[in-house]
Amino acid sequence: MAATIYDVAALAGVSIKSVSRVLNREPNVSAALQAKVQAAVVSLDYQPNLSARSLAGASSYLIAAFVDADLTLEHWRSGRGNDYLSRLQFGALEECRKAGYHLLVELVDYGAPSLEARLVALLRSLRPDGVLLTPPNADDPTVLDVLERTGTPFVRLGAERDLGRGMRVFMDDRQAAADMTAHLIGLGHRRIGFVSGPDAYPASRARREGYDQALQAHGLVAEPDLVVEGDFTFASGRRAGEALLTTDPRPSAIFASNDDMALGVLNAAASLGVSAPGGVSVCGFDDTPSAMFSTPPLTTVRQPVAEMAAAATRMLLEAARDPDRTVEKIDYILVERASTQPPG
Amino acid sequence: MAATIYDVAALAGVSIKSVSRVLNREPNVSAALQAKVQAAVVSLDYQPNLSARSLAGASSYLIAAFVDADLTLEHWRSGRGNDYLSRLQFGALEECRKAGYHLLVELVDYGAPSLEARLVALLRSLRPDGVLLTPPNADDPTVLDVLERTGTPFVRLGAERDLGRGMRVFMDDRQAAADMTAHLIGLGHRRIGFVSGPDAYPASRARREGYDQALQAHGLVAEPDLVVEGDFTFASGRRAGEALLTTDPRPSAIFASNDDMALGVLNAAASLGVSAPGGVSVCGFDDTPSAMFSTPPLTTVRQPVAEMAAAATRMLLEAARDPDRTVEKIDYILVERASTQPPG
DNA sequence: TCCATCGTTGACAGCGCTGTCAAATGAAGT
DNA sequence: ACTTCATTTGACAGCGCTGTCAACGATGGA
Repeated sequence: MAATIYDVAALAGVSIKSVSRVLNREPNVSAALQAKVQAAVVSLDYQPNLSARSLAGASSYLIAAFVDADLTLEHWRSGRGNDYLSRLQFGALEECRKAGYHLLVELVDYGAPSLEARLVALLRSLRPDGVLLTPPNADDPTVLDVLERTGTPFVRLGAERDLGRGMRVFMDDRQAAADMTAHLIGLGHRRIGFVSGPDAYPASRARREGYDQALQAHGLVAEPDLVVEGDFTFASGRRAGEALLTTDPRPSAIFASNDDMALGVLNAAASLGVSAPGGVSVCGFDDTPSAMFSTPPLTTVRQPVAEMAAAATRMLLEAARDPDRTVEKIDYILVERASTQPPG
Repeated sequence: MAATIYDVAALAGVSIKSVSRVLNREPNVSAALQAKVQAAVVSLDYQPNLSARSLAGASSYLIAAFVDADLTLEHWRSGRGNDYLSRLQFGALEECRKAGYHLLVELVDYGAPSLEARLVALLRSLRPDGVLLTPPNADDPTVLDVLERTGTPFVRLGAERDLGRGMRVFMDDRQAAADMTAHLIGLGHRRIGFVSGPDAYPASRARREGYDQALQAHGLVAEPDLVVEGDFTFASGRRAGEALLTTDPRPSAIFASNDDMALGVLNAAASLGVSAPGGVSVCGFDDTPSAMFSTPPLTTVRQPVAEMAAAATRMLLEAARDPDRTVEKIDYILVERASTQPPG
C-alpha cells in the first residue's frame, strides 16, 4: 500500500497538518520542520492522493479540455488542421505538468440537445479548476452559459463572438493575412487573387480584410473579379482556382484563406496546365501537415496552436493570482516555402 | 451549492447507503426504493462527486492515456499519421463517456531518465482504473514494469515486443501489406517495387513480409533490386522512388510502406517525368490526411485508430469481468484511390 | 513586569462518498 | 408456531486530505 500523509507525519515526528503545509508551500513554516518533512516524503516516496486533496480542498488539480465531437466540422473550421488537437494538447499538457495539474479531455457535442445537462454533470462531478475551450465550442452560447453559471474559469481559443465573456487567447488573422498579401506584393505580384472562406465566419472575414488592407496600403485596387468565395474545402478551392485562373489577365498569385483550398487551387492549376509557382504563386493559411508535402510545398501561415494552448493553460492556472489578464494575443509565423516566387 | 448524497437521501426518505446502492446498480434493491431514489436524484439534479467516490471506493472512474512527448518521433512511427492522437482519443472518449468514465491524457517522455519516478507519482496520485498505451510507450519496458508493479490494468496499441505483457489491440500489418500487394497484382502488375521502413521495426518487417508473401502466393519472384529501404520520411521515399524508377525494366507499381514515403515516390516520379498512375502506380500505408489530397490521391491502408482505441478502452473497462480477453485484432481497410491503376 | 502580537504548530472536524456489518423483514421449512 | 435463511435496508466508520481554530512560545512596546 502506498504511503499516506499519516505515515509521513509519523516518520517526521510532526502533525499531518504540518506535512500538508510543507507540501502546499504554505507560509510560516520553519526551515527545520520543512527539512524533516521533506526527508520523510523522500524516504517514503510519498505522493499525495489527488482525490483526497480535491475532496477536502478547494481545487481539483484538473484542467478539462472540451473538444468537439464532430471530426468533419473540425476539418474546415478556421485555423484547424487535422493535428490541431495534438498540437493543442502538447501545449496544454506541458503547462499542466509544470504546475502539477492534469489534463482531462471531454467530448462535447456542439449543438446536441442534451449538451447542457451533460456539461452540468461534468462540472459537478469533476469540479475542474479550469476549462479550455476549442472552436467551435469556444463560441457556443450554451457552453459559455453553463461555465459562467457554475463559476468555472475558462479560456476560449480563437473565439469569434461575445468577446467579453471569459478569458481568450487568439491570433490576429487580419494582420496575418495582410502580412501574407504584403509578402506576395513584395515578391512583385500586382494581380493577386483571393479565395475567401464563408463570409459568415468572423475569422474568414478577418482574413479577407487583411488582404484588402494590404492591397490598399500598397496602392493596389482590390478587384472584385479576383476574390472568390469558397467553403474551406479542397473541392471549393479547386473550383475557385479554375475560376481565377481563367480570368483575363490571369492573376500571378493566388492567396487561399486556408491550406485545403490552396491545395485545391494547386490542383486546378495543374489541370489547366499552369505551372506553380512558375505560372502562378499560391499560398495558404493554417500550415496543415499536407502543406509541407504538396507539390510545390505551400507558403502558409502557421497558427502556433501549442503555444496558444500553453498560454491559455497558464492563464487558467494563474487566474486567481492575476485576475486582470483575460486576453492574450499570440504571434503567427509566416512559413515561406516553394509555392510563392516572384512572378515569372 | 450542488446537491450531495445526503440531500438525495433526505428527500427520498432513505439512508445514504441506499442512494449509493441505486446509483451503483448494486443487487438486492427493491423496485420501490429504486423509484424513490431516482425521483429524488432527478428533482435535485444530483451528480455524485468523483473525488469522493474514488477516495472512498476502489475505482477512480479515470482512464489515463499515456501519449508520447516527442512529436518528431510520432511522425515516422509505424501506422501513425499526424492525426493519430485525435483519432485515438475520439475512440477512447466515446467509450469512456458511455461507461461514465473520464479520459486523462498524460505526457510520457519515452526514454527520459526521470520517467519511472514520474510514472509512479502519476499512478499513485491519480489511481487510474486503466491505462492506454500508444506507440512508442507501448513498447517501453520501463513503462510496462511500472504498470505491472502497481497492478494497473493496461492495453497496448500496436505493441511490437514482449507480446505477452498486458492486454493488446493490434492490426495485422503483414496481412494488410499482402492484401495491398495482391491488389496490385490483381490490377495486372508484375514488377512491383517496394519501399520498406527500417528493418529494426517489427511493423516494418511485417509489411515487408506481407509483400514477399503475396508475391510468392501469386508465383512471382521478389527481386532484391525492387526493394529499397527508407526511414518512413518523405525524403527517403523520394530517394527510394528515384532509385526504383531508374532501374531497368522499370517497375510498373511501387508500394511504399507508409504514406509519407509514397508521397516521396510520387514526387520522384513527377521530377523524372513519369506520370502517375499512368506510368507507375503508387500506393502507401496509413491513410494520413495528406493521402487524400495528393496528386493523384493515394491508394493506401487505413489503420482504424479510433476503433482500436475504442476496443482498448472496452477491454480496460471490462477487464474485471472478463479477464481472459487480453488480445484483440482489428481489421484494416484498403482504401482504393486514383494512384493505382492497371499498368498502362 | 505585563499584555498584545506575531510566527509557528497541532487537534480536529469535515469533504461526499463506499464498504462492512448488523438489524429488520419476509419467505420457507419443520 | 418456531426456527432458518435469504433479502432488503440502515448505521457507521473510514478513505486521505485541507480548513479552521486554538495553543504555544517568542518578541516587543508600555
